[in-house]
Amino acid sequence: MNISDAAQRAGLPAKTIRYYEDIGLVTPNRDTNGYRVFSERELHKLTFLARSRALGFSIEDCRALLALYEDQTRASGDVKRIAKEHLDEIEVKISDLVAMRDTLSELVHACSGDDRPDCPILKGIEHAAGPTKKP
Amino acid sequence: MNISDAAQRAGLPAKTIRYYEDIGLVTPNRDTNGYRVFSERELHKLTFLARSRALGFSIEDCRALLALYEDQTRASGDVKRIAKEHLDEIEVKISDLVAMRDTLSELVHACSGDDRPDCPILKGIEHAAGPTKKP
DNA sequence: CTTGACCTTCCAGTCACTGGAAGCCTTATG
DNA sequence: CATAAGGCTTCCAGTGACTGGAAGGTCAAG
Repeated sequence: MNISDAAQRAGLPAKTIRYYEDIGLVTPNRDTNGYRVFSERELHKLTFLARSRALGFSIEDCRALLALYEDQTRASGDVKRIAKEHLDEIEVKISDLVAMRDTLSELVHACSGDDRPDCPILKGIEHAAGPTKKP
Repeated sequence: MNISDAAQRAGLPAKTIRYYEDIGLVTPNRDTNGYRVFSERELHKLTFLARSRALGFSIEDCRALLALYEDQTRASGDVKRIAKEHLDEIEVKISDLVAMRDTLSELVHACSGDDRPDCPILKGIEHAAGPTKKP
């Protein structure tokens, strides 16, 4: 299987697959003409990567998860720890974003949005509480 | 006022302020020794930037908002349009993250997290629905 | 006069790709 | 058999918004 078929089946751009090879996440064989050849096993890995990335795992997390995925003697506790840490990060991101949304939503609703210069949004930003953490 | 005082008062790292000068968001004067000197006006701009960044606006949005902030003849509609677009993006991010969290949370709870290799998280990633959008 | 805390510039690295150029390889058509 | 279209290759550069660090100038205190 050539790269574009693998890309299609895994749901990843071909560029991304080449990048994943560069950083050692997959190791497709090469045809005599130099083309990458993807086995079912490599395709499985790509699919696994696409899905774990879609769940927001970092590349390094994906690397660790992939190693565990391939290790039949793994401890599920190792997987769970990675997933739990990521879950906690997601929770933090969600609450940061919800706080942003709530503030911004209030400001947007307070603004008439017409031709006049008076603007509760700008005033709100000017007088908002100082930044407490980075988004 | 020197950069570290400005940084303290605006709630931004000095490095970030230098970066903001590089990209033309602020234009502090210079003392005879080459040190940056921040006026109250520049400090206000920095504070405005810190707060709009904390609300998740991109640098380019901040640039536009800052221009409107300084333009006494602005139309509040221009501000509102930028804010509304950003608000919509935040909503999308929140629902993406909530979807991730829900999936991941289920998987984490289903995993015993012990020494055995059997792992619902890895199985879940393997069999999850394909990625629909990028986080 | 030296120490230490400032300040300056510039370069490189982060993360996870993405775009584009230049150039082979393969397949279909005239 | 020549050519054109499309797929494949590598390599280089850029994204956003900083952040770290090196090398060196400046300043106030002791």
